Parts: sequence; structure tokens; C-alpha cells
Amino acid sequence: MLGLSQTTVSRALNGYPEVSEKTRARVVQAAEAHAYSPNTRAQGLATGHSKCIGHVISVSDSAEMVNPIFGDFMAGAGETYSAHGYDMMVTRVGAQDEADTYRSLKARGAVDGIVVHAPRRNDPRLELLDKIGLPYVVHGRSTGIKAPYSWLDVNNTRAFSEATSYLASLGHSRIALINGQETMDFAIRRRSGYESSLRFAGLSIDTALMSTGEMTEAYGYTQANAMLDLLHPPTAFLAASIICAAGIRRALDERGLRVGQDVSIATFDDCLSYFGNGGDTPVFTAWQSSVRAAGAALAQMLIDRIRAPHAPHITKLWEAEFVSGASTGPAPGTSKD
Amino acid sequence: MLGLSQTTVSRALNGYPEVSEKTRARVVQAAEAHAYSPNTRAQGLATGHSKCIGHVISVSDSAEMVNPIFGDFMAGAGETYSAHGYDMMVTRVGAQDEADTYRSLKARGAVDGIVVHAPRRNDPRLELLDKIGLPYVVHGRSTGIKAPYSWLDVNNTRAFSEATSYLASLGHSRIALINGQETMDFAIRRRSGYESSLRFAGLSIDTALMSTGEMTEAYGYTQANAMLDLLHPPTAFLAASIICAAGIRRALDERGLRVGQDVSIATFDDCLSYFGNGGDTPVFTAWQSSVRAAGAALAQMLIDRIRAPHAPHITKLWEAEFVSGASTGPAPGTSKD
DNA sequence: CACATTTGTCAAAGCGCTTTGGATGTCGTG
DNA sequence: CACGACATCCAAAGCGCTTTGACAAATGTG
Repeated sequence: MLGLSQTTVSRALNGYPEVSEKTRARVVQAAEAHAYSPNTRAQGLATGHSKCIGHVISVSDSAEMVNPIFGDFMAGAGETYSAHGYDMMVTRVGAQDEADTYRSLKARGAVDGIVVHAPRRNDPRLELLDKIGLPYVVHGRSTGIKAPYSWLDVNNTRAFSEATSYLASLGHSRIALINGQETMDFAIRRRSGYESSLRFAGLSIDTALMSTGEMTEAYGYTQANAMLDLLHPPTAFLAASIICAAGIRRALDERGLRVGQDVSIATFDDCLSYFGNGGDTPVFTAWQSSVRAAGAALAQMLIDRIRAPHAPHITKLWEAEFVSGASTGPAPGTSKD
Repeated sequence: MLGLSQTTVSRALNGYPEVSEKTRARVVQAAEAHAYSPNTRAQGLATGHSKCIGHVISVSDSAEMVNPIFGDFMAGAGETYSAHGYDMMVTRVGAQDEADTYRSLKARGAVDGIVVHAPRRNDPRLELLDKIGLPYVVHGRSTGIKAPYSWLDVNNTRAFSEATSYLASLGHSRIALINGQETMDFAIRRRSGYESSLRFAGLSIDTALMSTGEMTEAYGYTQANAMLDLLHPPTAFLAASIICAAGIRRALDERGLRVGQDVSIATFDDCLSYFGNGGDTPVFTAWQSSVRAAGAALAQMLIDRIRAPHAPHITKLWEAEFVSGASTGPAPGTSKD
């Protein structure tokens, strides 16, 4: 020590005004010299805050699938957290003991708040979190929940409605939807956007052209193949993620169908860092929204919420940005006037 | 309370023998009824252990790239952690303040141990962690480090050597290597396996056929295109990841080259859950090793290490498994005898 | 110069647990 | 019946911090 009391040191480091600048400087310097950082747990015990945010990722038991957007989302969120001195805790959980996990996170005081991922319709987690008093923000929305909550979502309905209209305007009348799992709220929204635009364009809604499943490359491939084998195959695909789209593209390539000419592909794009859709002419015509940016923004919303738990809820609806790529073109047989 | 002292409750819950089974049952039941879990921080303070493992992911400042294997690795590790009552903390960090992050993690007592990702050659992190006394295990290896340490790695040298020999045996003499960033130890090993097999097969080593970079789809596409424009283009590609391979495939498709006939692709495959290479005939001929299994195994190694910090170091060298897919075939012009 | 303020510092309590060192009660044995 | 040996349980200390309430020193005021 340097002849000061614990109190003074604590105050000096935490920026309280009751300490002279001269002493503060001494303390700070000594702390750096000895690589001292206050023990997180002790600090947490004393203050009641853990300065830690929880992310619960449910690994669906069925497919053992890890959401590919996870890494990028975390990278975005992590930036915000570290800027505010928060740590980030990840808990993996199977679907059945979800509730227990949240309860335990709260009871153990492990986190100050959590981010709810992949909300379902009427997601019971929101009510649970409200009940146990754990602050949260939702990545997406949960239709059916009446109580207000904080969320950030992409306007999925509009993006898929626009995409469908876009394809229809190119003359496509058989437009397939390769959707994500329709237990997820966003997937339901995407489908409804798709269907409403089909109706608006006077096109029939054919369940044979709609599929739902986990957004893997193989899924895109399999579904595309199955649909291309139909009597009246689609001339355009609308994919829920760029990874699915890659699978669809593989199916087309394999059959010798030219992407953007014989068959079109449009997709939603989360701007994953390892699967960019950039370049002068993007590979895919896409509606894109950075999941990384969403992570950063949600982290900020949650931190604000933890600071002011009774502030009104904040909601953000981001619009996906349209990029025209090489994967779409007029429907075959359409006259180019 | 139920008329018992704190001591007894603590002992009952933590399975100490000095408490009668009857009382223990009462305590456990009451704890469950009231959803009581001991406060993690207080427990940590008292015991000196945080029951938390750190994962530091460096987001390379240049490309803001998130390693696509991250999610699957975490899913695997998370399984092991939760089975042992450990939490998992993720810290995102830019390359420059790496050392500070590790130091702070230790000083703050935030974690009991950490997993070192993406080791480089002579990685300074290992020495640092030894110095500050934070237990760790390494996913991969760091050539040049003389002190022993615990690691789990895939035999990258052999996998790429085998892959190169395999392609050579199919008659390919211009084999391109689309490698990961050669600041990473594993990428260096892969290259050396590739080069040694080229030499062994009597093939020339052409730097025009070797590239290094971040393993994105776009990178695979760009590099493949560049190489196919060469005067003497490659007839086979060896890719560092299935995501790169997808990019290479796209370049081939776009040029009307048939994969596995006109040009072959072999790749390393981390068995990512969203980019499976399964099916009756796998898409790609690949050398595969599950990164998820690696996560689970490393987590176990680290937990063991934390329990017995002075036990001899454990090292595991996994062999990648060969799967024959549709993406490779005899070099064009080779007689099929 | 005496008094009221303000400034800078400190001792001690408390956060929720684990753990040490008893204390109490029960039982078996000579 | 007395004594030691167990089996159960408990009170209190301590983990490393923050924070409350006091106090001493420095400053301002009439």
C-alpha cells in the first residue's frame, strides 16, 4: 500500500469526487504499476451488479444446429460491452431446461441482463424474465406478447414482401420460399410478407413452393432440388439466408441451370463476415441488414436498460437494404422490352 | 430459513458428509422450492474460484473477420462446461491489447482458466499466461514454444500432405493451395504438408498457385478466378475450409467448368453445423475433423488442468478423416485405365 | 481570532457465501 | 455410570471490495 486507506483507493479508482486529484493520480499510477484490477467478484458482491451480460444460445436438440449468425452478433455486441466495461457470458442450453437456465442466471446473480435470441411466437421467455426481474432486450420480436418490451428487429415482413414483388415484377410467377424454421417469429413474418405480395401480384400461393427448416447450405440444396423436380418448378427462389442461397445455387449449377437467367435467386443477407455478398456486382440480389450492427445496437440498448430499468421500452425496426446482384433476372420466356 | 444455520445449509448443498441425509433432503427440497441458487460471486469470493472459463476472440482489426468456426466450437465447449457447472465468458479483443485482456482477466479473478484460440507461431500469449499463472489449453499448436503446454490439434500437416498426394495420384500436376492466413500456425503446417507432398510427387512448387488469406467465401472465389486466369491454370484446388471451397466452386461454376471433372476441389472440413458436407456422396472430397468435438475435448482438458494445475501437460493430435466426395476426379487428359 | 464550512481521509459495516474450530447431543463400552 | 468417540450442528471469521458515517485538517467568514 501507499499509506492510504482502502476507502480512498476505492474512491480514487472509481472516480468519486471526495478525493484530491493528487492522491487520485498517485493511486492510479500505483495500480497500473502493479497491474491491479479490482476483483470482479468482490466488486460485484459489494455493489450488487455483476457487470456481465448473458447470452443464452439454445442448441436445438434435434439438429444440434448452431446459428451461423452467432459469431458475428457476438462480435458486434462484444464491442459495445467492452467499451462499457461489461463482460459477456454465454450459456448453451437445450430447449427443455431453458426456463431453469434463466432462473439460475438470475438467482446466482451471474448477469445483470440478457439478450433473448431467436424469439418464437408468444415466447414464454419474455414473461418469465419479467417475472423474475431480469432486464432483457430481444433480438427480433415475439408476436402475441402484449406486455411492452425492448426489441430490435429487421422489418422482415417488408423485406420479403419487397423481394417477392421484385421477383414478380421480373415476370416470375412460380416463386419459391426457402424459409427458416417457422417456429421462429421472424420466419413467420417473412412468410406473411411473401404471401401478401403473391396475393397482391395475383399469383397463387402454392405450398409445394414453400419450405421451412434450419438454414443450412444442405437444406437450401435439398429443397431446391425437390422443388425443381416438380411438374411446375419455380423459376425464382427466395431464400432466408445467404447460406441457404448458396445451397440453392449449388443445386442450380449442378443441373446446368444458369443463375439469374434460367432461375433467379433472391435472399436475405445478414452480412456475415465470412460470407460476404459484396463486390461490384453482388453475387446475390439481396435484402441485407448487418447482424453485427444489430448486436452492437442491442448491447447498447440493454446497457441503457440496466442503468434505467424503469425507462420506457425502446424498439427499433430496421429496414433491410436492397442490393441488386447477379442472381436475378427476368423470368425465362418473358420478353425484354 | 428452516431453523438451520448457514453452515449446515452450505454443507448440505455442497455434499459434505457432516450433515445427516435427512437434513440434507430438507435443505435441498427447500432450495428447489424457493428456486435458490447460491450467489456465484459470493461463492467465488469465498472459494477463490470463479467457476468460469474465458474465451478470448481476437477480431482482426484489419478485416473485422469473425472466425466461422467460433459458434460450433463454443457449442461443443459449452456442453462440457455446463456438465461441470462452469460458466463461459467471451471477451472480444483487438489484436493490440491482447496482453492486457489476459492480464485483466487474471487480476480481476474473472476466470479460472482460458482457451487460447488461433495460436500463431511463437505465440507470445502462452508465455504470458504461464507468467501470470492462468491455466490454459490451446486449440492448435504454437511452433517455437519450448515450454510444455496442453494442446489439442488436428494433424494438419498430414491432412494436407495426404490431400496433395491424393490429388497428385489422380494425375493432377498443377495443384493450387488456397490457404488460411499464414500468421496462424495451422496454416503454416498445412502449407508444409502440401509442399512436401508436391516434392515427393516430383511436382514443382509454384508460388503462383499458393495463396493465403482470411477464409471467406469471397476469398476462395477471388483466388480461384485469379489462378484460373493464369497461363497454366491449376486443375485441382486444395482449400483450407469448406467455406473457401464453396467460393472456389462458385468460380468454377461461373466459368462453366465442371467440378470433379474439369477441375477438382479437395478441402479441409471443420464439420460446421450449418455447412454440412454429408449425404451419400459428400459434395466435397474432404479431410474432416469436428471443431465442435474439439471444443468439447478442450473444455474437458482445461477443467482437468484447473483441478490439477501441476499434472503433466496433455496433448492430443487428432487425425482428420478422409471422405471421398464428388468434387475430385482424374486430371483432364489422364487416361482412365 | 473564533466559529462554521468545506475538503480529504479513514474505520468499520456489510455484500452472501465457505470454512475453521468448537459446542452439543447420542451412543457404545468397560 | 462415567468416559471417550461419533454424529450433527453452529457461531464467527474471512474472501476483497463499496459505502456509510465520523473525523481531522484546511479554508472561509464576520
